[in-house]
Amino acid sequence: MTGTRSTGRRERLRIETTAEIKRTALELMGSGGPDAITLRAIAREMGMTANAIYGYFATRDDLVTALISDVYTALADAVDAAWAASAQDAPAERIQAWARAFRNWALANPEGFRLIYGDPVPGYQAPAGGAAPDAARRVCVGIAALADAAWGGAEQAYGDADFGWDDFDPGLLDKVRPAFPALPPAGVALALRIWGHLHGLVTLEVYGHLRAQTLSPDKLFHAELTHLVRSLGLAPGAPR
Amino acid sequence: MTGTRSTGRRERLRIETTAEIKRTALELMGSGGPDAITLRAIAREMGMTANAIYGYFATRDDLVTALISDVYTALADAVDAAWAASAQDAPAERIQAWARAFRNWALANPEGFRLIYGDPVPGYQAPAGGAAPDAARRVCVGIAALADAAWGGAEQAYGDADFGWDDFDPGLLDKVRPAFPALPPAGVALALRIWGHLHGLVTLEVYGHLRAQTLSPDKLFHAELTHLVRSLGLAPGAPR
DNA sequence: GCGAAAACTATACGGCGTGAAGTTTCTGAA
DNA sequence: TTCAGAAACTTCACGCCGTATAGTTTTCGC
Repeated sequence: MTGTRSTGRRERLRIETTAEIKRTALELMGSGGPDAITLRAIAREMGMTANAIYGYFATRDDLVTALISDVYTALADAVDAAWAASAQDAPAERIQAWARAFRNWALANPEGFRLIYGDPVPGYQAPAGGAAPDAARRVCVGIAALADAAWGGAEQAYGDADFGWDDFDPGLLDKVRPAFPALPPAGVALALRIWGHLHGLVTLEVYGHLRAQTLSPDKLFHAELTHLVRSLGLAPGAPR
Repeated sequence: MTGTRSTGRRERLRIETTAEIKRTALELMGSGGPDAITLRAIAREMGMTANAIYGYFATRDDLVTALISDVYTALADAVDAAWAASAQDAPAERIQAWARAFRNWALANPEGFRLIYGDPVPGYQAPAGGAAPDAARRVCVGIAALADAAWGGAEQAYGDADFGWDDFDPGLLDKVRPAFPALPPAGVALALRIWGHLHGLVTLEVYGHLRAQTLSPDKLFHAELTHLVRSLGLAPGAPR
């Protein structure tokens, strides 16, 4: 009768307000870009004083950090879901599904994409640890899954460079090696190379640099994706 | 005795001051990131009032636009020079030289790179025309030269996608088609694909996303570059 | 019912871009 | 040589921002 018992009313309100602050910040970002995330604007929107937000986030950067974590997690969820939803025995289609999910998410959430991968907000400096690096790592592990799925056919084209385990961040390897024991260092390198490859096309498109040159970035991306899959020794799956 | 006659003393001072403002802005950016570009800081550094800058740039965005033009032109100069300095009859080495110049410039001028390709400064929105798009186009034309040089061997791997001239911006084609008459639409697409490909790796590295995962982004880049050259049907040249 | 803690407001400071108005300095012609 | 006018620059002002400090209200646990 008195609502949830496990968490007090106060705590519940606190959680709700925290969520509302973040939601409002994301709305502002969506309509006015990353610079629209100002404590005062958020407070105005919520009918409170700017300083009240300090009860929830110690500083504006902390809020931005929380937003990045949330947004990055959403991206990781999206690509992981696309990967999980694709047929396990069709590596080419899985990779294409992953890449399309990455690009589609970026195009659907351009402000979020800039928040994650660009200069998010004036003067913001990412903290060392936290949830955002975790999400980044999740994305990397996701790409490692791509590399692992394709390694059989890709080894010939990508296995010649002499990578060693000490070329990579231990924190990444802690996640990758147990998950993909058969993947050698060059395979991890392949994962990062794929990431960079796709990232570049998507970044240019999201930031508008590509749109100034071509009218069909979509075609460009899919051509390059098909090429990548072939390059990995796989037969490209059906488009779309 | 009275100095240059073609331009008055006043005009000369004006040009010098304009240059000093831009130089100071670039210094501030170099030491404090793109957000350090504030009219007040520049003025402080130069011993004037912030409003005095309004005599030279109508608004802060105009100053940023001018900086982007300058920096973008410097990048275009750097890659063009590397291209011109490499042997004309060794397309693989030319491409590698171009790509290395691109990456090296980005790593040497990370702040400039973010200024060009990132969210440069809070709220800044690029104007439609001007020198910056020209420099961007110059870079694109430079990559088109790569594609043109490699098209003979690359056509097999990159020529299947059905691109037409109407997939591209007319302004780009105005520059590219006269310079490379033999290059078909798919070749122009290849240029943009190469651009995106390299851009991604460099962007991740400059923004620190890659460094969180690998300790040798250099190795990664060169492995990918070698792969790219091979993929273009060329034999990679000597490293470094 | 009450004391403490949590949530929130009020006020203030320095920094930002920028507009309006005033002041100094230079220039070119009478 | 003088002097109007333009150019360069300063001063003052406004409203924005993040945020520190202090004070006020609301709510919870006993």
